[in-house]
Amino acid sequence: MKKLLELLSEEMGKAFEAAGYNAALGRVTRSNRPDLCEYQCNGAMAGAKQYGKPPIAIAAEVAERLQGSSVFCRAQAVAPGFLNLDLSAQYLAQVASEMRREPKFGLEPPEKTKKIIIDYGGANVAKPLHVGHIRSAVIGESIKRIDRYMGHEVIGDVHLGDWGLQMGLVITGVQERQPDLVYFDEAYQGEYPAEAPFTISELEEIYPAASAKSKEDPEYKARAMEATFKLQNGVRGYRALWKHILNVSVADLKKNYGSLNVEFDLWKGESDVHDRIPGMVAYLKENGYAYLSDGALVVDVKEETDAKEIPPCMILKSDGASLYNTTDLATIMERMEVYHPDEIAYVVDKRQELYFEQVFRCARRTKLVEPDTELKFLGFGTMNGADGKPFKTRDGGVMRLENLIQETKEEMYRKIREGRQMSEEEALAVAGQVAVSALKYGDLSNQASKDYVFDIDRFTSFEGDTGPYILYTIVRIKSILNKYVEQGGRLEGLSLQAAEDAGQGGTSAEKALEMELVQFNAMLPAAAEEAAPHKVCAYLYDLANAFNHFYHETKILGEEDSARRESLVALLILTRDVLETCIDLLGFSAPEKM
RNA sequence: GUGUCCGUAGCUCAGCUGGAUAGAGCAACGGCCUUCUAAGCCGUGGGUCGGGGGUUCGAAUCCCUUCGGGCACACCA
Repeated sequence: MKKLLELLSEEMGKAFEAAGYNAALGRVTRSNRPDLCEYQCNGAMAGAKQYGKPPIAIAAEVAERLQGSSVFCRAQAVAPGFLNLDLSAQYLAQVASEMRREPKFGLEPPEKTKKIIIDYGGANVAKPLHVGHIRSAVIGESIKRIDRYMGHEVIGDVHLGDWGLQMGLVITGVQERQPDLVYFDEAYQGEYPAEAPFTISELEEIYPAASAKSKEDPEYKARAMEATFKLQNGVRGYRALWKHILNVSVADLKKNYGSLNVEFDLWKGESDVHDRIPGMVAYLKENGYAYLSDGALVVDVKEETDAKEIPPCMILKSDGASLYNTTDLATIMERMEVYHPDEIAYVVDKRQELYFEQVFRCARRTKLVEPDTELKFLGFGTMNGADGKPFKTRDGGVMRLENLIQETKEEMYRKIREGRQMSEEEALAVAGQVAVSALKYGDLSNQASKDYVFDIDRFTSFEGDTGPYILYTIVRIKSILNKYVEQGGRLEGLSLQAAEDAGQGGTSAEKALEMELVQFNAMLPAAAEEAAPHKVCAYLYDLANAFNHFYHETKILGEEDSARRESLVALLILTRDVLETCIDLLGFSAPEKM
């Protein structure tokens, strides 16, 4: 179904036309002076010069044509040439009713359904997720859900870092601790054990220790590089041990991402494209794209229009080793072959923008991507602490994501126990849901591309523009609906009546709520287009506010007129459904009680 | 140095396809629970939209300039 503002603009355009003016002047927007009117049109001022008439005269002529309109119950020309508009409550109820009937609340499908791969998460094998990983996971997950809801085919890929020197370090670390493991016996021909020789917590100790040691001890580093080399060249024992590292680590990653409702369709990694690299390098050389510069193999990516010189994209280091660019390009190649996506989007730290610009240009120039496949860089800003500097724990360390989530849950549990009567079991479950909403909403309500202050006390607060506030609003609605059903009410077959009048030309809370609701099908395409979950947050907050205001003014279950009571219940259901759809797009959910 | 992003209330942020008195939340202060969850609602105070210039009937929004800050700038990812 069409967006309300489009419908209103069409109606207004007709009036402009009937008065002898260009219909395009009839663009209607939400009023920025809600005390004066609900909607406004500024076309008379825009057209004043063109028609050589004072804007107020044009506005008056147009307003004249709108008298008796079934859409606007008031259209008034006001100095210097504004058209102040109020919507007919019947018309608004009609639009809202249509929204209730239509799938996805009247959201129109996109012109072209795209296949989109979203690369997000940024996890590395054998390294625990820390707070720095939260943004990519949370933002990427939300963009994935929004695009999917729009009707696109979306594939989320975690794209693991599972192949570099870090793996050699871990293997060397394991060998140091357990030198007699069968994996290191190169003469061994038999089957390797099915059980990993370490747990996830041991793995998490091994990596940082090995990494630190390699920085001080060149001999140790050489061993790690050799281990990396053996792994990448298919030495059996090393591959088998690597597989264990991968399995143990991925199981743990799934658990942690899962606690944030983050799910990937693909758990591909750098290792998956290893075998493609020689072929790709040969292709780049043979077609004259790549050349040697200071011993390294590079592809030029600069363009005439560049304001600043863009350095070439490096394919192989001067020692012949591959680097991140190499696997990223090979991954693009593989994705093109396997999925033929219309778009590949990378949700990564914005500091990598130049790097990705190089990779994208290189992929285009060397025809690794089809010309009509879009490569998108969705950079997010740094997460800072309350002091405005990059977020650290109190003792200056890096906080693990797991700990952050756990602490947030505990804080929520404490608050719930304080303020509500609930079984311990239920309180724990609710605390989990509320904690996730606090963390995710706190992150997503900021523009992704900007740096933001991660203030856990603010996010977990029960007051203000927070996830818990949104959940609370939903729980309130559910509570009323439950009571309605208990009292014998039915939730089906309800119809929406025109909202009650506020009198004095003001807008009733009920009407304001409907006005907010019907914006859904305009808000979502904008959020999808701009990859902007914060727009969903802003809408949620406005809608929750509109509801709470309405709730405060309106007795729902106490309403005597049964048709009107049913209409109010229908409005409640629609509000709940839209709110729950929106939080699902952000990647969290609401409990029944809180 | 070059490029790029940002500068809006005490703090954290919206608003930026130009429109009427620049909005929220937090913090401060004051109201509202015999009635559907007060984790709520209503209200008060608080702003040269970094500075300057320009375009326009009209600028936080567009252009130029200047100051301040973040970030990036081939053998890391």
